[in-house]
Amino acid sequence: MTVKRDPAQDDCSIQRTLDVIGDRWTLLILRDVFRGVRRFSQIQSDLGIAKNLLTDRLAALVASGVVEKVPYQDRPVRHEYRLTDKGRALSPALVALMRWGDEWCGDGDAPTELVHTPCDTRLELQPWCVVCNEPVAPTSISSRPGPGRHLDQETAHAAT
Amino acid sequence: MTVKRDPAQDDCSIQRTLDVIGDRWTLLILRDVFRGVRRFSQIQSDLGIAKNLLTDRLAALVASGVVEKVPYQDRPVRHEYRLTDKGRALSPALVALMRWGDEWCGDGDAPTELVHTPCDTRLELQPWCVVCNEPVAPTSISSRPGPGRHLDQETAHAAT
DNA sequence: GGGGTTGGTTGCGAATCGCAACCGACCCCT
DNA sequence: AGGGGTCGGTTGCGATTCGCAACCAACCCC
Repeated sequence: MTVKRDPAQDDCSIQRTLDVIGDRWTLLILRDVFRGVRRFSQIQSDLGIAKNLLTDRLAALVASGVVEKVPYQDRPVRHEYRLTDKGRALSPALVALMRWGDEWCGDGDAPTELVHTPCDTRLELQPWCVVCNEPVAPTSISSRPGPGRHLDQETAHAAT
Repeated sequence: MTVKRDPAQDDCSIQRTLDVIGDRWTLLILRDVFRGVRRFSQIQSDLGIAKNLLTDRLAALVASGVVEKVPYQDRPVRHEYRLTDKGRALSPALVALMRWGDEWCGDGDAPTELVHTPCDTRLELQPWCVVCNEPVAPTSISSRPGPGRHLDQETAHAAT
């Protein structure tokens, strides 16, 4: 699962993220868990993933603290996989990926839309600057070295 | 690249998204392109990816319209890979994944932080409801079948 | 002509995947 | 007690994909 990489790349959060969830199945598994599909056999039949792979992926997710395995009944003991706080924090990323698929990969119509429950409006996801109180266009994002280490260049995030 | 899947899953935008970018290298390549690393050899040495794989991935990205190959000089003709609108639209997703890695996968300190250029503040990414004008917690997101087809259930997106 | 750079292609061994078969713990039913 | 079913796996094996190294072709400059 881990990609052999240039040591300089250890500093990239996207790299670190993909080490955890950057596998062909893992995000789909997490999508299921978000949707309430939490049991081994449910996920397996929903995704059509091979059981050995599902075993591996779930174990890796538990090991990295994204989901936890909790019993939901005794006699017989059965477990389900639940999101931890770390896992729940992936929600924005999943929403963003889903919205992108809606808009750019489908026939234009969203097969499922996300709704902000309190006001019942369809949810868009956009970077939002709380200071300026406005949406953030890719072209007005730049990056700079953060508190974590190293000599990086200041680079535009999305110049053309 | 394409996962064999239950026909019912064709309707999932996350599935469709992952068919395009859900590979171990593709998002890293796109991260580089966002950062301004756009030439074959630059990407190759930056990521340490094998050249044949990079060739494949770039061709796939061009085929799916996420990046385009444009000449940046004649004599000799050299090309670079640039984001299309479709590719630029992935920005929120990349930002979300990066922020998650910052917060949950590192030593706590972001190696690189994203900045909203106009106001020079660090960028957070959160689903934001434009109607309520407030951030959206995972627990107040639900999903419903959209205009695109099929019989889905109304399910909570992130009930614990 | 020689050497360098860019952007590839080809071939091959090694790792990973997908599928099918099997398993063991536990339940219920007769 | 025995038979059958479900859940959550494990094991083994052929097929696919990956990673690496070697080679290559076009073009530049000296």
